[in-house]
Amino acid sequence: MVPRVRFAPSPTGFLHVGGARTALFNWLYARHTGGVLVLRIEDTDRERSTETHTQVILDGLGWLGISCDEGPFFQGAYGDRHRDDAERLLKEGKAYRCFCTREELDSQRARAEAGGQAFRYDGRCARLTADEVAGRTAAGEPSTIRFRVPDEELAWDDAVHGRITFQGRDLDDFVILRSDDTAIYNMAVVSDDIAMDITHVIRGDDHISNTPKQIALYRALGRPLPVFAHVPMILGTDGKKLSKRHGATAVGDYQEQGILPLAMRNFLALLGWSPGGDREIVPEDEMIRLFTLEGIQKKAAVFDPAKLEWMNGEYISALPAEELLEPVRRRLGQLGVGHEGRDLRPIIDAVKSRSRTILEMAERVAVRLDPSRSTPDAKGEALIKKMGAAFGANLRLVVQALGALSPDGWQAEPILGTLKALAEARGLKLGDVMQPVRVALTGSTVSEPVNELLAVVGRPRSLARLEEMAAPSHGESGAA
RNA sequence: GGCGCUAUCGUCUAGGGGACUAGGACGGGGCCCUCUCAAGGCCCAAACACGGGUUCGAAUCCCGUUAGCGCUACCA
Repeated sequence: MVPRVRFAPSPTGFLHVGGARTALFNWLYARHTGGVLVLRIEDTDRERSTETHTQVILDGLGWLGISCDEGPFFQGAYGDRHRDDAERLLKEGKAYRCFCTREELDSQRARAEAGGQAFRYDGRCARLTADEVAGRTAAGEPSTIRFRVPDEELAWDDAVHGRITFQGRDLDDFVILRSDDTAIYNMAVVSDDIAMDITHVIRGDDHISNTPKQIALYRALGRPLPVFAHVPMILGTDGKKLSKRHGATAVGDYQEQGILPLAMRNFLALLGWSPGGDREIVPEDEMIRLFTLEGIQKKAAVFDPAKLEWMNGEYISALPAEELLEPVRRRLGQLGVGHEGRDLRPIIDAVKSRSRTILEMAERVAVRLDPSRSTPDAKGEALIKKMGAAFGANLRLVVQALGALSPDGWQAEPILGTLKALAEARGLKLGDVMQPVRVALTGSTVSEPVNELLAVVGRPRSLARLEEMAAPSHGESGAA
């Protein structure tokens, strides 16, 4: 039998990194085993579910390269089956009608809590006679259906945690069908997982305490249990549950920040799962080959943006410029930087190994497209100030020397030869020639080798910018 | 409060009774390379929560303690 797994998000918010990772683990498991991944949108909370959120979730999964084999199915479409299952349990005496109102329950709960006691449903409606139930129903009194939790051991061998055991007596009889005839989460999930032949339930470990209830429902419905695998939560840097306070938590945020989907997926996979050994950058086929539920960590993991950025940088460096073209173009568009008729690839090659995000890379590309848009940063200003008159003077020497190069000769190698010869002839340290050029062209004291920078920027723009920056206002008179 | 889950460097982790002087990666620090940075190379600081067992031997198995987290709804 092929494994059938599912990812079942509620469209009540954006695709959270925790949800994305749960989806990823399901996907990896399906691909590893040759199984099927079903996508089920749990939209039964009409109040909070929106179509926009559904679309965002679908987009996020697509962006990460997580492909589903079946669905999306919408849980809201299966209300009749949920109700039928609940009523079947009622008919078989495994559940009962409860006429307690929400108000009564709430006040009982409040009273219990005020007294420092745990609230337990007292099961009063479980003791109603058939006549009483018929009478109150006929009188139009609203009621829910409550599941009679059996007093027995509710245990399973969790694929990541091992044996987990609950006792039925510790659980309240819980509502499975609301007074408006819609199913409560645990009922809907079990009904759907059964109907969809789900064999492995891989989900967040905040569902561990729902599992005994669901197991009881499976038993009552006479169906075999799936394998449960509860994956740990993802925490913020402060060790608290990841939330808005931690900044970016939705996968869309990372897309915005210039993170590549492959890097995001690699990073997420290694958060709570390890292929064993010392592997960090794991290509897709390897990831699929090595993935096992047993390799999943039991402990919650802290989401470390610094490591994500490092990994993203690794992916950027390894990718050919060709594949970086699209994201960079998109970002340049956002920045309002035109690049018609320019070949971006050599520029991307020049900056990619020094960039950790697409955003960083696009900004550097923009400056190389048009150096006049650069402004000296703090270190750049410091260099200008420190060199004083020599800054402009050396730039003028450079302009003079490089001006002798023909447009055809404007290549990295001849440029380097020219600059070295200049330094030697004038008795200057190479750095005193190179650094002013670097600052003039990029505003920064950090870049690819200066000769490559000049080659990438091109002859006319380079010479124009160097002359501009050689003007007295940038040199001897100090910063403006 | 009850029930449950978890516990190795700051962070992600390797580790399944002896190969542990506890390994790798991110981040931090230093050196080399060098026109700067990145990369690369070399090096440094940094952890088995605590207490009891079991065993010839425990990071690893058991029990407690502590701490963190989750659930305890006519939410999902």
